[in-house]
Amino acid sequence: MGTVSKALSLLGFFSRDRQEIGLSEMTRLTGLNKATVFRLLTELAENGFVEQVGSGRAYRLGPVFLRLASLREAAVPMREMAQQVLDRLSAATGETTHMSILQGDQLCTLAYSYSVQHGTRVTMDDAEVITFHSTSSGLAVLAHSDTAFVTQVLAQPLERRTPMSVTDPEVILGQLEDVRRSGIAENVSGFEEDVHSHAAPVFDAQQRCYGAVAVAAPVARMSDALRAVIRAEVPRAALEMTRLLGGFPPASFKTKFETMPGHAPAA
Amino acid sequence: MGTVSKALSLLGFFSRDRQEIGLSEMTRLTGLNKATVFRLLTELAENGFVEQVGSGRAYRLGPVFLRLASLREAAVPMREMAQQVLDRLSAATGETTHMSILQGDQLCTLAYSYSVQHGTRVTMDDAEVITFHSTSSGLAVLAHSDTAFVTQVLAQPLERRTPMSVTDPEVILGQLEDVRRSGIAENVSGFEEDVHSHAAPVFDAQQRCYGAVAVAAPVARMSDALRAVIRAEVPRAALEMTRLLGGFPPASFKTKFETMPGHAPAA
DNA sequence: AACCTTTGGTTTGAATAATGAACCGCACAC
DNA sequence: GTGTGCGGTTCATTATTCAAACCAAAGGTT
Repeated sequence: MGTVSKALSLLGFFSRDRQEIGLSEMTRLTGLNKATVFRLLTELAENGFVEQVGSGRAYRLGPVFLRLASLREAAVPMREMAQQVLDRLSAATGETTHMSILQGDQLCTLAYSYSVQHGTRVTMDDAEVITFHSTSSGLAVLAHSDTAFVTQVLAQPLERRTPMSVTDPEVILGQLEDVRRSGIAENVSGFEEDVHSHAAPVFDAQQRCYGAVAVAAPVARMSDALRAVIRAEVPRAALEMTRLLGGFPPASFKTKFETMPGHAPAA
Repeated sequence: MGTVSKALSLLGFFSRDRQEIGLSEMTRLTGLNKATVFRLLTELAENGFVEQVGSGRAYRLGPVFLRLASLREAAVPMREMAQQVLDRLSAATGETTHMSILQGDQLCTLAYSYSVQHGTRVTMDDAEVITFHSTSSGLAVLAHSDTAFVTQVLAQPLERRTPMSVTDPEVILGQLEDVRRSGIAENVSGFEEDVHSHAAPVFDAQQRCYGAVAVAAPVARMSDALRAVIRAEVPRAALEMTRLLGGFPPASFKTKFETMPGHAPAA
């Protein structure tokens, strides 16, 4: 791994729960040398990628990201497009919808949309990193990724987020088969309690799966009728997203689902 | 300059007008070796900081910035706070308002707000880099920066954006004196034609000036009455911004303006 | 007050990575 | 077919990283 990758990996440790990180903590997290981490952080700070919080010594993300995110969105209005699709999907299903995309070997939330139809809803965090093994989005992506990536993900320790989380790699591999067969991933309370979610994959121009569109409903509200609506709408939205972002599904996926009327998969 | 700084400086060349940059172009822009630039870009790409556009070989900013900008905004809701202040300032003045902040040695637009009061208005670009010498915001920041930075900025070639642009360093130094005396920077048609702008400085917790709040009106609409309103409101908004973002003005600035009723400066 | 631990930051030669000039294959223009 | 510019690659030289110390300061405990 090169110097730049090391420096950039530092940034990956910031999260919603870890907005400020000290030098020592960072050395522990990265496993790099303290002197190196210090130099990297100093260099990042010189360029505005991190900054030291007022009084103390801890580092946090710098202001350049506001500018660079603006420019990224100007070049590729991914988030804006995702928002439109999700808003429609939320309206159609009456539930919370979200889209997640692969960033390196992490899956994070790109955008989400709430429905005003019900008083209760599943709530989302912006830019949250979600697990592969215990979310419908994660399973949807894994099911359409190459086996090398799948084995790499499943080889790592799989967090038991809730009592309902499935953490046995063998069982998960079986689930992926189902996902490929139906075109839809489903998960109940694996990531957050009382959340029943469905997801469908989104592909890029090289026909690689790099994200998923999902609908998340409270378990209590999941009925046969709602489930039917979601299973009809999620693949439609995912395909629309794929098209909007300039990608298209691989032949294997396309022939199975896309040629059907309304793109609805067999239940 | 270290490896990381070189890599990060590459990102600085992307802009609204330059969303995609090829390898050769990048080597020319940076002055670095082509092999080095290639390696840096490859490493940036591995981490999602740049990506290669579908068919060709040109690079553009990657998707990680959406995530990191979200996290930055979660840690320091600068943009959100700025938006609130600007919305009020636009309502009070009936004109377009914006805030710009220093990023390294560049001044870029952080946020802006339009007023619905008039059919015509000055329009803004998101994340635009603006010049120091031909904008009121730039002059406001320079006027409250240390002389080393001012001489560095004025030593570089000063672009003549419009026929009205002032590009003589001596004249600009004189303008800065006026800005310090009045607490407000003013510029007519220096950056864009037919735009009359006023700006006031924003300070951080170390009492360093790192940005400015500005009101930009069409030249044709600038009356004595409007000018009086703007010169009353801009410093007020700038001070509010300073406070909101956890900073405070240096003693020299504070004693001159802040102790006055309504924080309005002497005309 | 004395002691211990942890923090951010700095210094050292041996190991490891980055650098720069030349080079390759390719497309396109003439 | 020859010249030019492109993205990408090679390899000896050169700069950076590593590990293991160290320092000063802050906070906690006794």
